[in-house]
Amino acid sequence: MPELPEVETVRRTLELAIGNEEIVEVVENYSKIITNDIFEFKKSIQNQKIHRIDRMGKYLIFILDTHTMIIHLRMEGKFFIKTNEPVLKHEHIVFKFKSGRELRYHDVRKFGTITLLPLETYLESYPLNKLALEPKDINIHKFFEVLQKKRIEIKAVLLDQHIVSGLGNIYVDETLFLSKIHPTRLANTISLDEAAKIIKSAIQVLDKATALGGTTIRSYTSSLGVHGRFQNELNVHMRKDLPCPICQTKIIKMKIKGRGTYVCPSCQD
DNA sequence: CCCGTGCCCTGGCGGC
DNA sequence: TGCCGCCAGGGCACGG
Repeated sequence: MPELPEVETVRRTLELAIGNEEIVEVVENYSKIITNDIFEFKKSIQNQKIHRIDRMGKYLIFILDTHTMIIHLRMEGKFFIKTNEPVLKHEHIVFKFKSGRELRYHDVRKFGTITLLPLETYLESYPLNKLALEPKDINIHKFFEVLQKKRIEIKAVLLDQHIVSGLGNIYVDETLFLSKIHPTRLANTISLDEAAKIIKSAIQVLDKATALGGTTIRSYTSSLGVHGRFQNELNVHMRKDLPCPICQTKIIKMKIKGRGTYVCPSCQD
């Protein structure tokens, strides 16, 4: 489940690998990934050069000549670069370059999305126009004001990309552990100091994970040969029944908003 | 507006 | 060994 650190790792790798490539053709084997009309998409993207790859929250943004391609990997989306190899079952979209190389979008669950938007308006268009700032850019006082109006669990708030972007299930669990706050605490009971602690912890977790190339939990394949190393640094996530690194209490697993959630019942309250 | 639920998908796994 | 049914979850549509 790529979150900010994994998406940033993919962004860096892709920019080095395919910056300056020119797209000559797109072949779709499962067109629902592309949210535009497929005919319009193919027409607009033809002969566009990849100038730069940006990222906002969990979205990758390919900067082309006149358009941008906004990509969300959702649960299992990943990219591979290949030349003259048979197309595999889950390689749904193939971008063919002038050089002969191909960028292939691979996604077993088919949850990912690719959207082409004009360069002039993409920031003001859906989906980026709805996206909140990342933890490093969040204003604590504004964040605290939002929390005070929310009568839902703090974990649900941190997963909401319209409130703060970049965090997903893994890094919310880790952020709340560092903050010593229980994920079921209602948002409107969080104090200003605690709100500040949450943002500070989120920045710390995301920075460290990004430096380590993200987290690789499902290791059967990795995008572009990138293996993250943050899984070795996880304090609570995926550690049910293992001892808390601070107090040795057994980590418990619970469900919040349908998400598997890991908590130290002693450190977090 | 606010919040909860169901849906999209398929491989992997537990149970028998 | 094989098959069935359920689980994983980010973000959105929908409904109360």
